[in-house]
Amino acid sequence: MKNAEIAAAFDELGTLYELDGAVVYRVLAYRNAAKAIRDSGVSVAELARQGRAESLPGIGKTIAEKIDALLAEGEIPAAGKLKARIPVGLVEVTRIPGLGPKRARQLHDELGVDSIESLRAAAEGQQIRTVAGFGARAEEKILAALAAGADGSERERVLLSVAREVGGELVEGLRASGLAERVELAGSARRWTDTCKDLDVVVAVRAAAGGVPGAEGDATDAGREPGGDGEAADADGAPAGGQEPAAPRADPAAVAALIDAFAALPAVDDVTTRGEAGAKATTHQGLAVDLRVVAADCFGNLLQHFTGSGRHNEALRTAAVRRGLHVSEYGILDDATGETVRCADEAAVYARLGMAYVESELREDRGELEAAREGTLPELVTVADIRGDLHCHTTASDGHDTVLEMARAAQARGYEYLAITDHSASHGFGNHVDADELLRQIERVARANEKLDGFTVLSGSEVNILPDGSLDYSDELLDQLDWVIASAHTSFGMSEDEMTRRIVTAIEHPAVRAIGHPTGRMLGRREPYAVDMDRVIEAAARTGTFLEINANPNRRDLDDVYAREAARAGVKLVIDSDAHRAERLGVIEYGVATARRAWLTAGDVANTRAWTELARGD
DNA sequence: GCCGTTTTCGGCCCGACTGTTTTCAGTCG
Repeated sequence: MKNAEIAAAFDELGTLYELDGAVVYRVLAYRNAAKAIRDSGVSVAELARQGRAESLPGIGKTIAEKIDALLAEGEIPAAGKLKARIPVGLVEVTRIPGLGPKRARQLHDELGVDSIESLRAAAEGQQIRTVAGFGARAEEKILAALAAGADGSERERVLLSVAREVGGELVEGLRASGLAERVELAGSARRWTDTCKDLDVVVAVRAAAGGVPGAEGDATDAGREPGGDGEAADADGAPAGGQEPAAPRADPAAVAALIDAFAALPAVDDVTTRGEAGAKATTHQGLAVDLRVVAADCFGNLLQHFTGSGRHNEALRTAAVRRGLHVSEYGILDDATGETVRCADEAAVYARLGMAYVESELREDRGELEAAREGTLPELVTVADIRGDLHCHTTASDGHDTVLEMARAAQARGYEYLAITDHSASHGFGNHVDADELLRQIERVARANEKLDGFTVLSGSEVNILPDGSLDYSDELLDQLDWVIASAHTSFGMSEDEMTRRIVTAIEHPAVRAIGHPTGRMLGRREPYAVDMDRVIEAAARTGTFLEINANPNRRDLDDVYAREAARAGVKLVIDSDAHRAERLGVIEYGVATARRAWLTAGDVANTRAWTELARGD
C-alpha cells in the first residue's frame, strides 16, 4: 500500500472522528499522522513491517497499530465502526463553505442530511432555517454555493505557474498604486508548492498621516510597545476610544484606499469580503485571493504568518509558547516582559525565536525548525548554481526551435552547456528520430559547436524505455552520444513490480546517465505510474545513475519528497527544463524550487558542475 | 492521540470574520 493511500485512510478517519464529536486534539493527531505518512520519502508500509512506524513524528503506539490493521485487513477497524454510524456522504457536506463538522452533524441529526443531495433538498424546502443556530441567510449561502457548482469535492487547485503569474500581476498592480510600502506574494505560491488552492497577498501601508518616524535599523529593537491592557491610542492610527485591539492595525483609511485599488486591478473579478485587516476576492479565473494589510513595522510578522505553511506555523508557535512567547501576524508577545516585539522583516521574526532564517521553500514542518535552532539548515541550491541543461527538444522531434536556436538561448541564460535530447524512434508522436536521423542530429550538434564560443552543445537523446526495460537504440548508437537520459512514455498501466523492474533495467544500462521524469505524473491530469521508488533510488545509488527533477511546471518530477530521499541515499539529481522551445528554458526555476523544497544543496545537483566533470570516461 | 532542556499528565497556535446572537461558537486559513 502506498503512502498516499495510507495517509488518505487516516485523513478520512480524522474527519469521521470529527463528525463523531471527538476531542479536537484527537482529530488533529490523525491529521498530523496523515501528513507525516504523506511526507515520508520511504515506504511506510515497509516501515510498519519492520515495526518502525513509530519512528515517524506524530505516530505513536495506537496509530502504529492502526497502520498494521490497515495493511492486514485493508481497512482500519475503527473507521468501519464509525462509518456504520456516520454516513460517509456527510464528509462532502463539510466541504460546503460555512459548514464544518459541527454544523454538518447538526443538520444530520435534526434534518437527516446525509449527502449533498439531501442538503440541497433541505435548503430548497427551507428546512435549514428551522434549525437552531441557522437562519435564512445561512440557507441562502448554502444554495448559492450549490448553484455555483460546489459539489462536495475537494476544491480544484491550480498549477503553481498559473498562481505565480496571476499573483505577480496583483503584486505589481498594488506596487504601482503607490499606496503600499511593501507588497509580497505569500502562501503556498511563495513556498513553491506544486499547486495552489488560493493566493495570499500581504501589504504594508504607509503610516497614518502625521505618522511616526519609521522603524528603521534593527527591526527587532525598533518596534517595542507595551502589550497587555493597551490603553494608549498610539500614532499608528488605531481606532480611538472603545476597545483598543491588542494588535497594531494599519490606518483604516489607508486600508480602505488600498482595497479600492486592489478591487480595480484588471485581474480581480469580485471582492467578496472587506474588513479592517484586508479583503477576500476572486480573480477572473476563479482563484480565491486573500489580501492582508498591516502597518510597516510588523510586515515581517505578517509575511511570516501568511507564508505558512499552517503546520510550520503551528510547530513554530508551539515551541515558542514553551519559551513564553506568543507569535501572531502582528508581533511576538513576551510573557516575561509583557512587551510585543514587531518585526519589519522575517529574519527578525526567526531571530527573536532563536532560529536561523528559514527559506520559504522549507517551511513545511519537515524538520526545518529543529535545524534552524541548531544552525544546521542546508545552503539551498539556486538558479544561479545551474551551469547547464541536460534535457531539451528541437524540431527534430516535437520541439519548435533548432539546435542552434536552443543553444544560443541557453548560452544567453549564462549556461556553459546544453544537451539536445530529442525523443527516440518509438516515442509515437512528433517526428521520429530513427537511427539515421540521430546520426544527422549528431552532425548538426557538431556544426552548432563550431559556431559557438565558450559553450558546449551535447549530442544526446531522451531514449524511450520499452516495456521490458530495454532501449530503442542500439548500444553502438548510444555509445556515440555524449549524454543519454531514459524515460518511460508508454504502457503506464503495468503492475508496480513490472514497472519497477522496467525502470531499474534502464538504470542498469551502461549508456544511461539519468532517468527522466521518473514517476511520469502530470499534475492535475495523470497520477504517477505505479513504481517502487525505494527500489529505483537504491538502483540509482548503486549504479551512479542520476535521477531527474523535471522542471516543467506540469510535472515537477521527481517531487520534493522523493528528491529528498534520493539525495539522502546518495543519489545525485539533475534539474532539467525539458524545454520544447527556447523561451521555455526559464522553467528551470520550478525545478530548482522543487530541489530547494527537497533540501538539496548545489552539491546534490549534478548540473551545478562543469560538463568536463560530468563527462564520463576521461 | 501524541509528547516532554519546565511535564509520563496536562497541555496541545493565533486571529479574522460571519451569523446568530444578548456575549459567542463555528469556520477558515
